[in-house]
Amino acid sequence: MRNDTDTLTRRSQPTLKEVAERAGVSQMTVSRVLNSPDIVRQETRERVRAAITELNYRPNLVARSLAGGRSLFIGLTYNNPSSGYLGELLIGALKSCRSGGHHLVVEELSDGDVEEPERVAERLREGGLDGLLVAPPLSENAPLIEALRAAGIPCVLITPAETGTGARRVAIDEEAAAHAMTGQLLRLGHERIGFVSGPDTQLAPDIRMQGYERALREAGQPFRSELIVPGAFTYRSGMEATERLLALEEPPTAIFAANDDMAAGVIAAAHRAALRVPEDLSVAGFDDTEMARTIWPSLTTIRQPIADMAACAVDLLGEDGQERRAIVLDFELVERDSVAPPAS
Amino acid sequence: MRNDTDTLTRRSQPTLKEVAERAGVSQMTVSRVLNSPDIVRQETRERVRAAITELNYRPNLVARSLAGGRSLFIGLTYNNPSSGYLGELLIGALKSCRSGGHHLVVEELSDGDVEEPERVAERLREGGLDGLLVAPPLSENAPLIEALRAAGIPCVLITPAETGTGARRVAIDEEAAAHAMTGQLLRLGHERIGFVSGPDTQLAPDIRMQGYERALREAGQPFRSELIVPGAFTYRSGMEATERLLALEEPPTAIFAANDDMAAGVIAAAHRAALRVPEDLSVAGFDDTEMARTIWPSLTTIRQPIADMAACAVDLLGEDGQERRAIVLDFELVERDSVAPPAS
DNA sequence: GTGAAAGCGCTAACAG
DNA sequence: CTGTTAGCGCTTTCAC
Repeated sequence: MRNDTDTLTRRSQPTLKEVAERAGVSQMTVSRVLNSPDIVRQETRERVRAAITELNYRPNLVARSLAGGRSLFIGLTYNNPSSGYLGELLIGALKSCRSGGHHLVVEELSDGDVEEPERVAERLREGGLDGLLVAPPLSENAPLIEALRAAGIPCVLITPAETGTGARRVAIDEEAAAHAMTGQLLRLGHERIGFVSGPDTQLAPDIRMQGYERALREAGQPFRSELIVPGAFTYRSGMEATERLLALEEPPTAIFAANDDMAAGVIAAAHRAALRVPEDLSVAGFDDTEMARTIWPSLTTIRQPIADMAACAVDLLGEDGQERRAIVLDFELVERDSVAPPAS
Repeated sequence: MRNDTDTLTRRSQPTLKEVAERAGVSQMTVSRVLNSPDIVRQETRERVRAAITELNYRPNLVARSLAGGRSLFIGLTYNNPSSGYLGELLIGALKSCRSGGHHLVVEELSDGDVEEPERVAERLREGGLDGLLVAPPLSENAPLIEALRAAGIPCVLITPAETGTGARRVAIDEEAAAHAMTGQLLRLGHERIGFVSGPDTQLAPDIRMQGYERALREAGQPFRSELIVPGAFTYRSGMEATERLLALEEPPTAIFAANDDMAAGVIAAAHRAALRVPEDLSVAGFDDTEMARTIWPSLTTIRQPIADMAACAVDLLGEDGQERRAIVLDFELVERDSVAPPAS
């Protein structure tokens, strides 16, 4: 029932030295072929490359880190993100860490931690972290970011808003994304589009609402405040907002919720009110969480390239700090089954 | 707007040597205090410990790996898990990797890959991986597991079922979990409990159903085949199954779905049928995905300690292979708002 | 119990 | 363009 496949001892991989011997050059030459091929003569390079292939050599990242003295321990801090979001973030960060020879350390912060920025910063500094990725909504917590900078920990924030802390950041243009989604709804012929906002303790809801409002303005639509209702980024609040919206004298033909959880709540409330989605009511969300694909009908929403964002954040941490202050990636409007033209 | 906090160069941490000098001993002694404290004389040990504290020394994991020659590159393969599941898996694996000085490499397999086990196994072997964690439902794919073993890659599967490949595995007892959930429903007074199964290409649905059936049997309930309906582990299939169940002459007062996505679909269908949950219909799920906490009412379900399972799997990979073949962790029955006693 | 020497696999710094 | 010499921070092996 068991064979030697069970045991886990690092199979001795070929080393630089062996490659060098086989190619008849020094270790350094092989190292150069790997790291800066240009400065090696063509012929030598090819000979080395051949040896590498024959031996199926692959560099030992551990040794490389130690010798190069540039192995970074990068922390990923988060407080309460959805686990789906976190998963994608981890995948992206892990990929980039691997290619850069860095190590990823997950650091979950409790709600209590968030209250004491200095203590947290100190703890992280003592943990020997060389840099930190900060996921939303933690990345909007200015006192914490300030404390981290005061403690001398380089940070890259994942956040749509310039928080004024001067820390580098990566994001998508959420205003533009909300604008695009609203534009899409308008183009389909919707004239009354409800908007469900989010908690005003976060920056994202407002940014998204600005995109919504700009699209309406550009389309020459009058501003109707009764179509904008507050939400809390929760499913339940999406349901409640929808009940209010549907009770209006002239209810909307489409509802754009500032996140997917609320959009799912909108659909649930619509169904309870015996409305069909999208025939009687179109629903759009924001984030493309797993729920967007799961529920029925599946949700038209805005997708952020979360894994890519994390990878960029890791790269940014590895840079000198002078080069780039912020990276803005492209979003994607994902059209699924919850949006259609209004019933005529 | 920028300060030196931005730049990311590894701050020079104190080394073993410095600790040794400060404590007036050799490096070796310090190393021993760290790795096998017992063989160092008490007094020496304390002196070394003091020096470590004063200098805030922390061992360099990279150097340790290189010198020890036991840094493992561990792959985590998956095909189509939910990203929430994957996120938790990654967190657990990452933690355990860090303490063991291992490196985690994520390896997503495409649907095409799954068709060609040998190619995948070869690719992974060439990738220089020392071991592999296989997440469900990939872990139920016997041909793939066989190919991996044939290629000499030690595997640990995360799967509830003994697949006959002889690979080591970690899991919870899903039969017992389903039994516990059904028992809870019975205890509340439900006599007609519907069960929504899953795709018969996977092993989990059947295992869960066995727990359900055993609980009924033990409670002396007659077996009613009309209460068991097939599902596909999707939200939509949960809705459809519910429509069938509610159309029965004597509809159930509770529905136990074999996963959370379907349970969410059950709730949606109940609401469309103007039933209240849990007053008119109790609903239970399995997995405790994010959706279970998100939807309204929140879902009573079975929680697997996914992060712990991943951590165990990593530890298992690091072991000799002789010691433990399988690890079974405890599940948790999470009571939320979707279950109540039946209306009398 | 403790220490000295050697080396893990690689790259940095300097030569040639 | 290429090679030589050190040494990253730690553990291993073998002395004492």
